[in-house]
Amino acid sequence: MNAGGEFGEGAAVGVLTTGPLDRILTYLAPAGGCGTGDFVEVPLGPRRVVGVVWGPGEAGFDAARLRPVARVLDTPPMRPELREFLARAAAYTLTPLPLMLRLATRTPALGEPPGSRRVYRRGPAEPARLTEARARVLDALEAWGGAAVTLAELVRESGATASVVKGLVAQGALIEEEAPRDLPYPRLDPDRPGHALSPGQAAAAAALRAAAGRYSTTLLKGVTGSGKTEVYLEAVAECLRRGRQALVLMPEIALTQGFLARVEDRFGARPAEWHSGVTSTERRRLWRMAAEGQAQLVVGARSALFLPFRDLGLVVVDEEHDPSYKQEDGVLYNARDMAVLRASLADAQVILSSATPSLETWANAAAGKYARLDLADRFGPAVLPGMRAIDMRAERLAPGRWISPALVRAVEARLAAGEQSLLFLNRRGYAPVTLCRACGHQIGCDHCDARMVEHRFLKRLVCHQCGETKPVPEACPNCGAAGRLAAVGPGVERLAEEVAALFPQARVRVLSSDLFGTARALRAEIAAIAAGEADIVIGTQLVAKGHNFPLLTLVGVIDADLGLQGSDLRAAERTFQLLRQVAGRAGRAERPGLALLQTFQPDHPVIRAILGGDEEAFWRAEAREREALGMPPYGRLAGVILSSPDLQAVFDLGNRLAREDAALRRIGAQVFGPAPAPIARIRGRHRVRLLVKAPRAAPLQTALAEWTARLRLPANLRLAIDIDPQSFL
DNA sequence: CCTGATGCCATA
DNA sequence: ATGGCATCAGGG
Repeated sequence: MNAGGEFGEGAAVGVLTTGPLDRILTYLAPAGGCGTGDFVEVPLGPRRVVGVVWGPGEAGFDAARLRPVARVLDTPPMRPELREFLARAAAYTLTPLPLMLRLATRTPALGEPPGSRRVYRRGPAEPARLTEARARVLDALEAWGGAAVTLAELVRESGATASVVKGLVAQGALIEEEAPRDLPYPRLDPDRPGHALSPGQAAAAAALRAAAGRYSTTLLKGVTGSGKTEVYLEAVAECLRRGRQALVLMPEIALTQGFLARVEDRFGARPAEWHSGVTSTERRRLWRMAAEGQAQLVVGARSALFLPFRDLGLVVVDEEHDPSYKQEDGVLYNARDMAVLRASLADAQVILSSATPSLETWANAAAGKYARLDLADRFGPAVLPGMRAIDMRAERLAPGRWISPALVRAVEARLAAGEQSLLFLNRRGYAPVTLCRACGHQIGCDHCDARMVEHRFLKRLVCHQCGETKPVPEACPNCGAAGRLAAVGPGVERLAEEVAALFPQARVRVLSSDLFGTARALRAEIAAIAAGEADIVIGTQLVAKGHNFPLLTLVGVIDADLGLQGSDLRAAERTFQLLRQVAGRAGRAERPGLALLQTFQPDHPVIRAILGGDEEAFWRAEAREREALGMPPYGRLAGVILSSPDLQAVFDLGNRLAREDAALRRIGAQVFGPAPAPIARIRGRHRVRLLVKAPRAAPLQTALAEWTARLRLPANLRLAIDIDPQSFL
């Protein structure tokens, strides 16, 4: 497949490996030669590693020590655009290039010749009796446009059982045969009629179509239910018409299911799906098809950014503000920013979609760097809910009670009307703190520094940072006093207890990520709620994601102040986004909704901005604040995380780094810390973080590299650099 | 990230 | 002398 290339047998070639060495290594081209971009296998010490030919070899290297490339893999070469992307992303995030290459080669059996598997296609005979199930199978087959299909796909697409398929084979209506793996995906048809678009949607879709075909970034902003998905699907359609490939990034796998169905509805077939949950066979297939240009549309998690697209024409980042786009361990990168980088190198269009954009994106749009489209009118009859604060300073609450009388009355009214209420509290478990009333000790995790959260449902204490659990002790582990441990503060489980006491006749459902083992169980629960099988829903963060509950008309936010306090740079922004989205849950269908926010600070600018409905005022105020502090996006931040089992050693090194800051002062940057990192201990390793704040135009990466390079790390002390850190607590 | 080489010590 | 283990450099 890749016979030849610019390097003949025996020529010195430079290979970037996925091994640990942060250098381009020189090898001899194998028999038959090789070319830049070829995937190869090379010997490294006693092992063999995968690599990519990056260019000519290093001329001065001792020729006697050169070893030949073991083999050229049977896969399309890596395109210059992806090589450039990896190099630029590595330089930006200060990640060793081999680690970056690993993200782009996380595919099983990359170099193996494709195996074969059993597939089905249409046979000459007609089925004896065309039952409904049989018809569905033949229809599903039709959708592939004559291509052969596996049994699993046929069953999934048709909804019929395997025995129906076998029956059709027996009759000669289907032919069963062995075929190579890595079959193409069913073709998507961009010219199928789409949904009727509202005038606002149609105008936005037209603007996106007009920008297609070259690099540009557009913020697509619209409240929940305004139909952003329909609009960007029109941009996908335009991309497909031009024969290019599209990528839609989603922050969570759970959200892709609904999206897959909408794509099928719009384009007549499902897109390719890429995330940690897909099988290795499917990953291999998708990787190949992306490289060959056969995967027209890929829906995936952030790692899909590293797929070897043949001609990427569009990247959509759905819910662009979502914090899960930031990879927080291993290679530290922000998928939203990397999407913009890759698209600019591929000359592709970018759409950042959100109801509540990040301040970075908002500011880029305000500065004219990004285009901005606002979807103002909601699709359908629903309107945004009314919003009011409940001033908790004026409410009378018994100890251990969290639902104010005003909120109780509102829920009662919904119960009487047969409508649903949602009580939102972003705290999982029963109680966030277990406190000894004898000595004041708070039970913490033995491995991390986090306090352990009581989960009465599991009858255990759980660490939300590392997942460690232990039984709730009888006596205080600190002073030994028995029976004096008290659960302090509310979690959703405790709230459920209070709801059961207040509204004994109501049907209550709790929606919390740890109560559902599988995504399927969670989907089933969401469907049950949407179908009206609950009167009161109690939920965490989960409910802020885009689900539609038509009977829901009241949202009560138990603690709107959560996240407002503390020193987190993005606390205000996060709270704003979350409350906006939760409030968007109410009244999506024909009934108008009401959102009530319980707060002790009704005059806080964030609460006022949410209640006032003037979003732009919120962003302008937040932007002014950040600008005055020189904080992102008006200045730059980087974290340096040091970790070691030895707490003293890690602080000592941190202090030394902080003192020897000449390289940073030269660019006008400041160092803060060392301080315990947001997660102060992971798997027995203590972590401290230094924060570096630099002016916007300063060469931050160069200075950081210089600052940390000459440091030689003691054994088992590790250093990681986090450009644009996201978490501060 | 692995591995093999090196060196220091404890032991026979 | 010899084996065990910890530290370190090299890998093309």
